[in-house]
Amino acid sequence: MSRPAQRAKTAARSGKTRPAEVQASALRQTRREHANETAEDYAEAIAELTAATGEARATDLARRLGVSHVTVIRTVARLQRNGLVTTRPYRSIFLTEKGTRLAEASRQRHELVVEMLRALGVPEAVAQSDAEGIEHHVSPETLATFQRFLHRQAGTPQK
Amino acid sequence: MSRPAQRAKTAARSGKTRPAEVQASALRQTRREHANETAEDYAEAIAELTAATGEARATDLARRLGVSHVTVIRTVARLQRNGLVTTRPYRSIFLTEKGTRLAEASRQRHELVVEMLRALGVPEAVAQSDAEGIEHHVSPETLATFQRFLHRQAGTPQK
DNA sequence: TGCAACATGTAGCTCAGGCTACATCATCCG
DNA sequence: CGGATGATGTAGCCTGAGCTACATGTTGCA
Ligand SMILES: [Mn+2]
Ligand SMILES: [Mn+2]
Ligand SMILES: [Mn+2]
Ligand SMILES: [Mn+2]
Repeated sequence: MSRPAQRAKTAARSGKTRPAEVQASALRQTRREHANETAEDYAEAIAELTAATGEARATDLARRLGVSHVTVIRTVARLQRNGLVTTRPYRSIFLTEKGTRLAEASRQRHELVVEMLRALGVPEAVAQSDAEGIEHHVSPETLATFQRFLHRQAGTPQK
Repeated sequence: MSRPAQRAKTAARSGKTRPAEVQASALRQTRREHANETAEDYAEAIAELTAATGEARATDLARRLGVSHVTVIRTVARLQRNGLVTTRPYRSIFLTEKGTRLAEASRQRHELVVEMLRALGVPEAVAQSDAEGIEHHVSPETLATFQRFLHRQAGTPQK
């Protein structure tokens, strides 16, 4: 239990351990993604509700997102501050231009992740559930890779 | 802008929109996974540091996790409350039995996710970064599917 | 041996995202 | 046409996770 102090830094680079900096920046990236996650899920849900029923109301969002209506109202207020939605007291919620773009991108990414999981053999229900978390951590490069993979699959006459 | 009230519920089930309940439970699952995420990443990092340098100190963890040492100290205190680590003031941090099991499971899952991404053609660096977020949202079923896929790949004499 | 340098700890703040309990608003329908 | 009912909003609470600034411990080495 002696104290190696900065000796440790030197010892660390002998193994096959990832460099601290590499891991740190991956974790920072993950935290950034989490910060956008709520906005992405709300935008997607608002777009779906609007398409399906003509409008998105706080109560419907609460049911669909699995949170209380209070949480929805507070979160929607933040999304409005950030320019993603507009809403007036006692009225429904609408996506702005920016919000619509976010919703569309999120929907596409969501679907692609689900398709990818299914293509690998993950059962439908599990794919739906896992995708809801995974989608927010798929970089554009990985997304492009998924797309290539799926196209190749589709084009290849599989036995 | 009339008010359909519960009329909406009926209208919703006409489209191909996911049922609200299904999406709600997927999102609840994702939130549960986020609640374990910090513990998993810390356990993994503590195990790595211990293996590489013989001990895990708060400062090293802070560097590796990309947060301040204060955050590490507070989080480690919580992990101790939850029985994952032991630590004494001004001393290094050790995993308990339970913590060791969590670290090992997390490590395996992390590696499998990276391998899966690489197998699909995602560049190494991107795979490392994306995996850091994705790993926490991969269910046991999906993990098993990944494993089968990778074994099949390895066993198949690819051209 | 003593102290400078580094590690660890504490105080106190911010923000996101949950919640319950209660208050107010809007509207459908009897 | 006036409630009852359901939707929306407010007050006030909690926890996790981050931070800076400052205080205190530890120890290697001059
Ligand atoms: Mn999601
Ligand atoms: Mn989604
Ligand atoms: Mn996540
Ligand atoms: Mn991770």
